[in-house]
Amino acid sequence: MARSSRPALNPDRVLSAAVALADERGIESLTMRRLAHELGVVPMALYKHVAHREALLDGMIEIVFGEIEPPAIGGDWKAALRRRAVSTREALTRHPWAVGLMEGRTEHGPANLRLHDAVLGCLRAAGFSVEMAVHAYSVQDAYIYGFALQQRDMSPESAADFADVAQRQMVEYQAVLADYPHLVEVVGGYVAESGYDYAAEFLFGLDLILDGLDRLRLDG
Amino acid sequence: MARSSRPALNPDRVLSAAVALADERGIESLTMRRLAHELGVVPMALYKHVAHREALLDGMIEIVFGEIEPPAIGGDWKAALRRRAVSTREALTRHPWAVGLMEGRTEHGPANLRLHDAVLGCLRAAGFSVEMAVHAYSVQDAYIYGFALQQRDMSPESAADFADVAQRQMVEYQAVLADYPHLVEVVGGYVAESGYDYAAEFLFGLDLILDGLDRLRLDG
DNA sequence: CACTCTAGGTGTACGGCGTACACTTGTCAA
DNA sequence: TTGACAAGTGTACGCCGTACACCTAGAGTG
Repeated sequence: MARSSRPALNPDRVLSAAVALADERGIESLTMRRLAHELGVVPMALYKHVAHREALLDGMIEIVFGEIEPPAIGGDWKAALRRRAVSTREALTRHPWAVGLMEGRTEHGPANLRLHDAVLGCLRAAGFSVEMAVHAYSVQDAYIYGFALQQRDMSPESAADFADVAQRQMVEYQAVLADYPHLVEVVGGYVAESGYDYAAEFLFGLDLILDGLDRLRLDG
Repeated sequence: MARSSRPALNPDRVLSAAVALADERGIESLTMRRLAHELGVVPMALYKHVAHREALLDGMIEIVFGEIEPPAIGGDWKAALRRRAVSTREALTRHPWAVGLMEGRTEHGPANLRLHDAVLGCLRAAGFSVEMAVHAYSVQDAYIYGFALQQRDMSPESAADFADVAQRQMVEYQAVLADYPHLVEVVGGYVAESGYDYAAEFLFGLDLILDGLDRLRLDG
């Protein structure tokens, strides 16, 4: 029954088509109907391969987790965790739709569990107490996902819309700009000139956190 | 035309009803139709007071920003920013639906702008260079919103579902648990016993970051 | 070989969503 | 008294996820 010309569907093909569609068109464009259309198939055909939309998202998230490089356990913990953080930000930059979906899943796939385990193992091997490992994990992940969240929300559309938005708000801007002098100085001045390098900005906060953790490593 | 018994609709009443509904039933339950029903009105009536659903969300976000205590400029900067961070987390705990919506808006209300301006002003008054103020802002907000994101996603539903999920996954757990020894030690051991205090956990990372910034204050 | 079983693709239909558009109706200014 | 206008209504459209019944090509079995 496979339409002879088409390569035949399976869960993996559905999943990667879904990831590709979300990457290219945004998560709000990922509907079962559009995904089916993309695969040259009728919407209901998808349900032979994924239970429902939510399960589709679970699988997509697991793909993203699979792209994150787990830290080595037992070596230079700071370098390992730094690489893992950078790797996570890169994955979330490739797949911005994943931010805000990854943390909340009730289904934890093996890639997810493997990564969590490796980070905790890395921290324990570095000499962090169990209690401190929890703290360290918490602060790192909050920062990483929070940064990715900010980047997603400020990043491309806002940059594209910038001229439009700026123009539309210019009239009221002129009126109220005096109320926000520091915003003017920092955003209107510095950022407008020097720009905003996400990768560099990310490393600033990351190193601040890792250095802070290093100092506390043997206290907990 | 106001249905004589009802207090008459206006944008503020619509907005606070929307916030209340999202708080109580979750953002996915906030549909124009349900909100209208809640207000004893037909769905289309809402459109006399808000342009569309997206504008409704803009207004709701502005309410949340209004609940965040802006830092005082010129006093003890660390204490002021600490309070602001705590105040932000509290607002996002009251309104979990706001996480992930606040950063991305293209419409910036006065409460939003005022808060941003105050934080930047506080940093500048503390002696941070413009460049360092950007870094400092970035790392703080990434952490704050990231923490709120994690809290939202782990927090109440997952806690409620915990028994269910644990039970359902127990059978495969037994099989694969050996693959994740550190997860077992930290989550199965420490966390299961000592629990997880969000407020305390938040302060750990927050103070780590603020102390780190203090050290860098005059370098940039 | 004939036969059944079944995995995978189809078509139809339902209830819910946001909202465009045309309408009624209560209020008040002139 | 009138007539304009703001606020609420009713209907309808095109999306969405997905339940359910159906078809059909090919693999497995006697």
